[in-house]
Amino acid sequence: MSQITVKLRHGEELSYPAGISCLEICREQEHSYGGTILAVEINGKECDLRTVLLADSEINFLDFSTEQGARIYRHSTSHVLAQAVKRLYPEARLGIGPAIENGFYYDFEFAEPISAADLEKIEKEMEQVITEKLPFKRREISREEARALFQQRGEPYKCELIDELPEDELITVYEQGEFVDLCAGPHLLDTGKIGAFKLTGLAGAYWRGDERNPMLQRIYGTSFLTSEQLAQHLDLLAEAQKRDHRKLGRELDLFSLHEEGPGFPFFHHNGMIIIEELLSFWREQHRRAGYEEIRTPLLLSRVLWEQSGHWEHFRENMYFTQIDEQDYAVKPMNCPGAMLVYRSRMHSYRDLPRRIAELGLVHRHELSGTLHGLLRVRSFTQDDAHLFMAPDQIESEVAGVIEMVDYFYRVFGFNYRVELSTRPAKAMGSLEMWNRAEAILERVLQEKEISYRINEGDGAFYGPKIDFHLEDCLGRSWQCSTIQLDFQMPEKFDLTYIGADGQKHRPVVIHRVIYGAIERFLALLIEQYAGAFPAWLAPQQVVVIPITERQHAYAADVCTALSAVSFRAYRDERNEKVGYKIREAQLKKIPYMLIVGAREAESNQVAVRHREKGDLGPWPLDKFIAHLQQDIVEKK
RNA sequence: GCCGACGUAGCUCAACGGCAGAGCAGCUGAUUUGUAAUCAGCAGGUUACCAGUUCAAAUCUGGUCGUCGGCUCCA
Repeated sequence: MSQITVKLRHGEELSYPAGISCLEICREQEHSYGGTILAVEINGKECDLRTVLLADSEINFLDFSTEQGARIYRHSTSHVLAQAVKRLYPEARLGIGPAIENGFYYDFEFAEPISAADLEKIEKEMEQVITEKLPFKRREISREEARALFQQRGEPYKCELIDELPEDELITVYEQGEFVDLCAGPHLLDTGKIGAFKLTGLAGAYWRGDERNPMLQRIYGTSFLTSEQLAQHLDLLAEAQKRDHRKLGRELDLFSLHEEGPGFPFFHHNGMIIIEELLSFWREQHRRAGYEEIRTPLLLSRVLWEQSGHWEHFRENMYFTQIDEQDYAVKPMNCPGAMLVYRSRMHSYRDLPRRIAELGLVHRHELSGTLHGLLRVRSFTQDDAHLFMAPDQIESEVAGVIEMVDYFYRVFGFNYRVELSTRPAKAMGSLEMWNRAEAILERVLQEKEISYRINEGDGAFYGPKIDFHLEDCLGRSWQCSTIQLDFQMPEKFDLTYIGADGQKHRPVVIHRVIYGAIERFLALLIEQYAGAFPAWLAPQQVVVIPITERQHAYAADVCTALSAVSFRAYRDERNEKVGYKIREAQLKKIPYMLIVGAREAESNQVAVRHREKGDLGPWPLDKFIAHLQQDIVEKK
């Protein structure tokens, strides 16, 4: 038998007889892998460990610490789930069962819908499957054979998948005991390799993500090598939930939501302070960047919305009313208002670009099932702006906005992800225009060396956009900033400017938001800081805590001095022990506590305690004022 | 909108066909306190809402509304 050369990841080259399996190589090399290998990558392709090598190959063993290894491990767990479900509910039909970030799911169609209580029973059966140590057996079969197999097993969804596989696609099935699944693999050696798992949720999911298709039941789960790792993961999730903006919003008295207005948030004084600080920072930056600010009405005539195209393309999301028997709409976007402002006078090419900003409150009828705290609401304030420019100014204006977004997000310490959203099904305007606009956005992203992912068909109806996404405490992604290129509105509103040639020309518009929606941004900010806002945003920056009644007068003086320099300070004169007041201030996440007793009152000092750094000792009041001012300036 | 779950005092939760309860918060009083909870007392409820079953419903059934986790959709 001929020899082949197998190159391992770390460069080592070994000689083996052709036909050796990766599993054999792995066992031979066990000392360096310690028996934790789950699968293997052969010449860059993920494969089962049982795969045999017939020619020279480069191989890379995968364990759970690699992203691929974990994904394969969890994908195999999803097959165990499907097997357990089929044992308990033979009439259940299989959908798909991939690994996802931190876990896996499998979709089923049950004859009778199951409920969350049934998951326990399914978990028990999964444990049984794991105990049986059933080998995952890969089999390549023909399309006809595959079709016959799944038809005979009563799996219409699998048949649909087979029918849609490309002509030349190799079809493989994986078998474990009595269970067979259409699957490209790879998988673990056997079901016994799964150490610890948990089913974490049950939800509806449309077959193939299309709401016209039947809704299947999706079972979510996760798995790890050991039960300790699993427990740690679940702890982490529980920990993350403590940062949930809905919980902190109530605890810190920032906002509330009421049945009387689902999706219409109520902001309390504390929440308003944060919002006002965000807006004043925003206004400062925008003035610096050459923006003007306007405000346009909430209600505008139906005629306007017909002109803008919203009537045709956005009607299901709009609220309507009547005034003097005429139809009016509550604005779902600010753009038409800005168009009217631009059109209210003549423009020279010298005026361009004109950057018109508006903190506009918009209302949209979102589906009831999508509402989510402040992250998905029905009325929100966009920190909007419409940039009117000559065509040759597009790239520099888009670049300028990208830089602004990056600056803002860095101030708050956000990591963001960029997407380029392209032409949707319900688009306005010609294909050429769309291609041109998409190409421009793509070019700017490439020039700025920003990594992005294409989000096919997700553009606005009037143009493609660059979207910036942030993550909430549970890792769910939310679109915040967006930059949209629009050749349509200037056309619809017949916008013009006079060029150097004395002729009328058509300007181009960029719609953009930085925070996105103030409500959503605030929610993400609450979670980002876990409610412990930096001093510049904190609703209360300082609490003065007198130790006994005898220091009340001094505490009042201190408080007055702090208010005089515009700090948000209050004093806690309740008849309680110091420990009690400190504990409460800690829970309210107030940055600084100033404890004043007899010693401080005598020496005109304050004992400074920081919410994270603890007791900082006695300071002269002036030193504290300078220190907090510095925190505020640096936005720490 | 769709699938599943949930809705009890301001908050966190108990009672699961037989008188609706606890802790924290609130109020009153005592205590004058030195870096994460002083003690005692008082008050607080149409058990989301509307029907129904029952001698009796927070509890069982149906509907409505809302919330949560997803799907779809979007800032």
